[in-house]
Amino acid sequence: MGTEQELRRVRLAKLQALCDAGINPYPYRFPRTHTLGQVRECWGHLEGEAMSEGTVSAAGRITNWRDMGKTVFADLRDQSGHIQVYLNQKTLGAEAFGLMRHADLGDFLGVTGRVFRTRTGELSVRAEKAELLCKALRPLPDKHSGLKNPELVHRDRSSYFTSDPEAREVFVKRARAIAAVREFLSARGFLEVETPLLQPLYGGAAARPFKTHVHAIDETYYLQISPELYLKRLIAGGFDRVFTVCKNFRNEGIDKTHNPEFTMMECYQAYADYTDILELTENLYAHVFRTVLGATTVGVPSDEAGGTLVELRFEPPWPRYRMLDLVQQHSALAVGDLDASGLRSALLALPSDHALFTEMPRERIGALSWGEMVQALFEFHVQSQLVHPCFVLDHPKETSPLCKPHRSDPRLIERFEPFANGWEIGNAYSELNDPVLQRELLEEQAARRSGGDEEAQPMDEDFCAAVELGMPPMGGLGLGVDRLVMLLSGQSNIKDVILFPFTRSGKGEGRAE
RNA sequence: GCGCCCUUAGCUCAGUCGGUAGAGCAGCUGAUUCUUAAUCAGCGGGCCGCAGGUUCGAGUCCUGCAGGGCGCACCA
Repeated sequence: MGTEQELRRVRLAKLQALCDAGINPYPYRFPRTHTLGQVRECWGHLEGEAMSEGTVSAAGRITNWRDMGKTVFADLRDQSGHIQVYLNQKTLGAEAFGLMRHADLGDFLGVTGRVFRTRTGELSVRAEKAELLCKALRPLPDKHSGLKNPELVHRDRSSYFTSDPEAREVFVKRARAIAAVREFLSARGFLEVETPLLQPLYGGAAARPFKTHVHAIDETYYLQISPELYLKRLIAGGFDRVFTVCKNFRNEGIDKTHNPEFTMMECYQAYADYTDILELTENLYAHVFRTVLGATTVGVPSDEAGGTLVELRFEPPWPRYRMLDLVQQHSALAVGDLDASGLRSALLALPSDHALFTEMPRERIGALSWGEMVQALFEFHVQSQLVHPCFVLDHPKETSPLCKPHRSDPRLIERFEPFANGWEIGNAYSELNDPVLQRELLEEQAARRSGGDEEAQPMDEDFCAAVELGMPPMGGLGLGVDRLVMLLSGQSNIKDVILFPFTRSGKGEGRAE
């Protein structure tokens, strides 16, 4: 009595006993009149000996059971809350009361009765009828400590969520946040669309894809790494404002801010540039925060501050910083005034044990362009410092093949990334619509790819054809939804904002050799 | 991919110097008509992650493997 199997056997025996007594332990429905939260709302004002006039029918999972002999106090829980049920041999009748002996923690119970307060003041339903709604065979996690084993927390989500209402609350916020995103964009005339997740080519980002095989046509396909190239086809096709909330799949590292499949919001607005999109971004964030939290300020555990809570303000406008200025400030290198060889010698003049060289190996610097060095310096010196919400503008042109050149600096493109808590939370461009330059840049990518760069994008002729058809000038934005929810709910691990985060299968394939 | 740490009952965790396995919760039996992590009496429950090794003797020491956590790297 105590092994998993034995616990199961005991419950199966109770199940059989119920069946023998002519009870269906899995009835079809229970006409409840109130959720448990509503019971509390409607009758919370009761005082003393007062009792509700009519009866309520309420149901939930049994989370606690205090057996006093001829009286049992059981706690029921549903999504809206919890309430105590008073089960008494006299009120319920000896037969029905006797059947309750076959109930266990974790079973679902429906009761009908009047609402009252016990002598100790606990709001309770005094059951005149009680009906088992589902007999459970597995025990719930420990009623005090819950499920703590981090392996099971992310694998056995059913058990975990039963034991941690706060964890469930994160996903209520997530759902509200995504609804708020849709509401904000729809109100501004954006049409919600879907892109194929199975694609013959992949693009729109620099990432290794997941590969799959379509048997019907015997061809290799890829899971989407970004919806960008499909959304732009729609703009070329005459849709002026589109957005999608979709999954992206990237076959790369897994850590506290990276899950192999993650949720993205991407939108494109014709006749706009990145300055318009910048305002859209901060207003969208503010709208979501106001809708879900009722405030634009939130406390978030910060890695940079050793895990302590840092108060972040998402109220627009967020500060705008030019990337060159930030790098110059934090690295004390006048990157904007140096050309590639000047910057290269400045870097090589640093002491050879400088931490920078663990990020950017000394011997590779000779092969890097000016823009690649600037980007690397940004990631090394600046990124983690960007704790408060802000925008980083005007990246080197090497950082994207899908963005318009900067109108006043040929070394740069019209790109910005919003940052918060040291995380990149989005990416936006004045989108490239010059078909000649677009083809040139994608051919460059394809060449790097055949040169062994696994993250460079393959040539996509269909996409180039769409660009050649003509696209209006437009601004585009991608926002990481998971990171948005992390900020909104104060979570520091992406696995805690994804209902079913990626875990190893345990099959161990590919590890034999 | 590299480094460090973890894996003991269904759940949460102890386990000293290497000496043959413990608690609380849950479960079972009984008592109990107002409890709140109810209480009281009693009873069961273990491949100590897996496989080797050292030893008279391994939960404990060593090696390998698996799973997990953290950090680093990767992720423009």
